Amino acid sequence: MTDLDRIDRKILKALQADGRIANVDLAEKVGLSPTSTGDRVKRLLREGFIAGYGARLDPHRLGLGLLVFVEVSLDKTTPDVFEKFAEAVKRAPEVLECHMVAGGFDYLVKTRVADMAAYRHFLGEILLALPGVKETRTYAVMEEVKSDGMLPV
Amino acid sequence: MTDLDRIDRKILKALQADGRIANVDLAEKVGLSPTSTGDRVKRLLREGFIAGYGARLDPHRLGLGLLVFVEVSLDKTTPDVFEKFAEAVKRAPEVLECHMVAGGFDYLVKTRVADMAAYRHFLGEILLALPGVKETRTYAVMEEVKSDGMLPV
DNA sequence: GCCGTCGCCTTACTAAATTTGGCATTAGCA
DNA sequence: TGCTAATGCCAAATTTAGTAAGGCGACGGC
Repeated sequence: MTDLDRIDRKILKALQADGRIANVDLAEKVGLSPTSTGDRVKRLLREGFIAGYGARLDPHRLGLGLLVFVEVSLDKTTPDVFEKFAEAVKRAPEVLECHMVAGGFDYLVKTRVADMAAYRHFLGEILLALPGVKETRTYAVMEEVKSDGMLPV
Repeated sequence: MTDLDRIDRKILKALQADGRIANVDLAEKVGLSPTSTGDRVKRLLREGFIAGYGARLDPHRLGLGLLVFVEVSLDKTTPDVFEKFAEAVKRAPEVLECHMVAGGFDYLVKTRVADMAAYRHFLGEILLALPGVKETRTYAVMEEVKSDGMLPV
């Protein structure tokens, strides 16, 4: 129920790289009949290994040329700051990811915006406007060395 | 050639959320005929707005329960450190993302591993073994507040 | 030794994507 | 004005892919 064989892994790898690969092509790639391959894909979905499918959009093509990471520290004297912050962040479309971390600060935020002007606006009007935000440190990305986010299957 | 109308954005949004939606369903959702919708999707692909499709795998289901960010500082006295580091990072399957940033350190690395033991191994045997790595700061993620990475279309 | 389950296969059927052709609108131009 | 080309859309027909049904062989429990 939880362990995958060699073919399952090949399927996951292929689907992660190309979520729209035709079942017959996938079947040939993994060395199984289309029916069996389809059954396995359905099983991998049902058992939660595959959470869904999505189109990969090109941020630069969409005018989102600037990738920025922000370290956020919260004022922990006020109650509910964490919940409030988390809720606000979920609503902000500029925020692609937000993680609560253990270490020198509280949240690591990944955001994509058009340019520095847009980031300035986001930082000043949205992030710093949130109650409880004590301190932020901004790291603009100069080069995306690796950004596919492919899981090792 | 570069600007999208309301329907294009609806298509991108829908495909980003569900890359395998049937063309007829997508057509109904955006209010166009299946043929026109298909034409638009093909155009969005051709013009690079859609970079590709992929299955979203569940890292926890795959035994990758620990998400870690690492800030890496390089020893800039040696030449080629940046290139060498970038190449090595591209080869490491544990590394999901790696960005060169402007600020207090050089690279921000996002990695997923099974647990702390696996991270220790990755840090000691792989990251710190790379030539030119001067200093690292590790931030283990305690809670993934937002991690879909959906672009605002 | 028998029966149930599992994984896989082939065949047949159904549903989807793609292609073709046609219509209306718009823009450029003599 | 009248002609042409380009664009965006649609419906119908064709092709292609997904899905369901049924059968075969291997394995394990009883």
